[in-house]
Amino acid sequence: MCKGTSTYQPNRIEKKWQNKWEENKVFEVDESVDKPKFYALIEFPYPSGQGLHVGHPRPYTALDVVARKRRMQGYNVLFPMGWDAFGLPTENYAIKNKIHPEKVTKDNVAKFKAQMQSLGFSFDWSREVNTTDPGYYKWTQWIFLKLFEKGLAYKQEIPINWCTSCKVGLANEEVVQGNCERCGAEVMQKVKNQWMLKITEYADRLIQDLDEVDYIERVKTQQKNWIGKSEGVEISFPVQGEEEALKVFTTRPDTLYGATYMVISPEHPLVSRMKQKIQNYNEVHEYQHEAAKKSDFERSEMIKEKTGVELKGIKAINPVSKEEISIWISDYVLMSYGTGGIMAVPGHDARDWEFAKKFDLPIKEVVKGGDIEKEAFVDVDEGIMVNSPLIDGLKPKDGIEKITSWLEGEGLGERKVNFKLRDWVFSRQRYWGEPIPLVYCEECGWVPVPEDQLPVELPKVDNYEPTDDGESPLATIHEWVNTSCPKCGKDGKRETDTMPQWAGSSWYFLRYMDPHNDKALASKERLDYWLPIDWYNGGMEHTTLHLLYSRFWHKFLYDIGVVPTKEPYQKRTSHGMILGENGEKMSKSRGNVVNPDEIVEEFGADTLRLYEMFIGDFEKSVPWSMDGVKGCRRFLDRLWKAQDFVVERKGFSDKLEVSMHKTIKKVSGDYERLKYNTGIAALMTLMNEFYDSGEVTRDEYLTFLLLLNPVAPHITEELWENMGQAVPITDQKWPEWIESKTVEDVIEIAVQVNGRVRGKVLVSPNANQEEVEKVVMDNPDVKAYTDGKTIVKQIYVPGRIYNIVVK
RNA sequence: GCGGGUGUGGCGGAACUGGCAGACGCACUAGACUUAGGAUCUAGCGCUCCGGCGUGGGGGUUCGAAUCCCUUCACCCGCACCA
Repeated sequence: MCKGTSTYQPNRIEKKWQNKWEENKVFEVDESVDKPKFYALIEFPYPSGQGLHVGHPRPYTALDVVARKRRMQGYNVLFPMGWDAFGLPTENYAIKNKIHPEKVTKDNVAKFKAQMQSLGFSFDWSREVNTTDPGYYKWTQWIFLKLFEKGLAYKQEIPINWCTSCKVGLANEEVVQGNCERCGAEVMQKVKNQWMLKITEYADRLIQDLDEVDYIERVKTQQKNWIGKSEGVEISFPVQGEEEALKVFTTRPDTLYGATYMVISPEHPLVSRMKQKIQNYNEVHEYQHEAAKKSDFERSEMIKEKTGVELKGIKAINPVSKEEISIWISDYVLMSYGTGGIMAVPGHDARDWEFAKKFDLPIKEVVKGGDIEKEAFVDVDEGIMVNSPLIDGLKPKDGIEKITSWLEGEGLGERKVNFKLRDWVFSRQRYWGEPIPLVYCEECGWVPVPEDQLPVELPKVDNYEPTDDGESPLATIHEWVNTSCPKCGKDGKRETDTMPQWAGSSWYFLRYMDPHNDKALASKERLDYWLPIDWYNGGMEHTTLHLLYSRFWHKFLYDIGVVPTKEPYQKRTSHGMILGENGEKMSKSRGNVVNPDEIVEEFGADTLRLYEMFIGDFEKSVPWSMDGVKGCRRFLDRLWKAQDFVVERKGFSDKLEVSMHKTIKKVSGDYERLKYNTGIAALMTLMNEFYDSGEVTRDEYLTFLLLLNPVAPHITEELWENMGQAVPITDQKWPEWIESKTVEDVIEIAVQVNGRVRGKVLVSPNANQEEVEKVVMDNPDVKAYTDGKTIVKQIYVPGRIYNIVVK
């Protein structure tokens, strides 16, 4: 053992241990061992050109800590990493710099991987996956074909953002305030026939099965609200001179008598159907045109003034009051929700009220309880029905029930469940995505490419710019597009749209289980062994899209017998963002990005890992601080130096015994509860005690190394070796604590008089109230406040506080 | 607008189930060591008129509130083709 001569130099030891782990395949997983399994997963990154920033390692380190700890606790741990590499930025970069996206991806992945390896994560790199690898996307395409076979993929006319000047379809992100991000020209909504996936068919189950999984609460609520299940009634309003009634969905049928006009969305088919009868058709058409420029998001923003146009010349009939009411179009009603039309009840709906005020439409009170002159009265739990002959005098809740039954009886309405969730638009008119493996044949329609011909590989081309008419770049490659129908052998054309990036990330966790399998996306044995994922951590921003999409695919795979579980993830947690030092989101444009390489270079990977775990509440966003990094390095320096005062004695010393057991307990729990910051704080406190004590026993020091190892694996391995122990430390057992030894013999209790702390007393933790009272009443500090007063009440909370109420 | 979340010292944060607010770290101040210090060590560190006051603001429940209730303000994230 060399003592007192060395200083801590991370760059000398980190590479050494990383190499050892790799040579000895320390983190490679073997399914055949007889241990309980633990599958820890973090979201695989999109390998962007900028490389990692310090935000990436936060969740990676967190689950690395858990994975390393679980290995020491005897679990067979799978902790994999891969690349979500299809996507827009790579494609745009490729176009701009004339480098093939495949090459761009390869370079970016290499960069990301080198950076990750320098941080010492315990990933099983032998299971690395890449969504752009044909061996991988073969199975993405295979899943799509299964969805297609089961009727869950269909084509529909859906608007895309269309830049009139660049003549390309734009992603929402590329549209800035209605204009094209690149050229500034106006963006229009252009309708295209696109592939859709019926996620709505799974809406109910996606809500229901949340009960069976252990997700943090905010993820569950956000998913439920995104799916947005609401039960209501679809009511038919007869339109004069029209056979077909106008259907609307409402959750408030009780207010039906108060429906004084109707509003339909600008795209509603009624408009063109009744073109002849609409007297002001030009005005209406103009409005439709303006509305087509806006996205649903812009349209539902309420800050703006309500706009709309009346369809003059046509009227609807309120089915209960029989009143003739006007019909309007307005962009605050969306075609994508419900029936694309609403009955407007200005007295009891805030948006309708605003609209009615603006256009001077009648406002009728049907629920008494508010002042509808001032604002809409929307409360369902208060009030009483009025001006509604069928349900007068009822509470709104009962009114809903009664009128719904009545409407059903009359054939005017039908109970209906509506979801906010919309089907998934699955087509992209882009190059850098998985080709959709379908062929269109004049005779046979859309025909799947046979399974043995998968993958349908992306053709290697020089030009991957979109075409002028909005078709995918693949459409120009005639030798690829033109093929024969797999069914009848006649001429056929391939689908040229590609899949969205979400496709590859919807099932990647399955591939990690069996990444090299060419017979199936993963073998049944492996799927049975590893599913469900025990712990999945990712960003809150993925809660409503990626997390929902992947649950949907998983449920589908369950239905067709491919996977053994209904849900992919048993547990889901979420980390907060790391912000720049100025407290703003880290971004290239803000110039506040911190590159982990610099931190590793200057302070070492262990310091970076430690800092990221110590920086603050794991679930909240937090600004980066260079000073904080220094503090963590200081702690590791102190740990290094502490080896000099290790004494050759077995077991824990009397002085430190309670602290040791307490810390083992605290750290063991905190690593599992996302409380990395307090776990590390406990280790810092213990280190301070080591220094105060001036000596530590060998067992105390070794235990400390074990506890810190998941967070700072390199330095602890090195010190472990310095102590003459067999390496790697990863083969060691996680320390255990003895509950009875976590408590001191004598504890300090605060004594309050009338709720204010006036003194402190020392008592045994097991003392009862009478025993404590004796000590308390003898205490001079307390006496000063109780003498001459009447004691009204005394409360003792064992081990916490003693409160005396005096008068 | 809709949905979700967050507010505690100069800063990041801690506080079990309603029980001593500010653990731990940073910054800062003073001292020691030193040719030197962005190193290390020691001590101090919410505010204060020294009575008290303090967890975004106001009100309430309670012996006792950062924690529960009502109300209000501010900020952050997502909104379906960014990933």
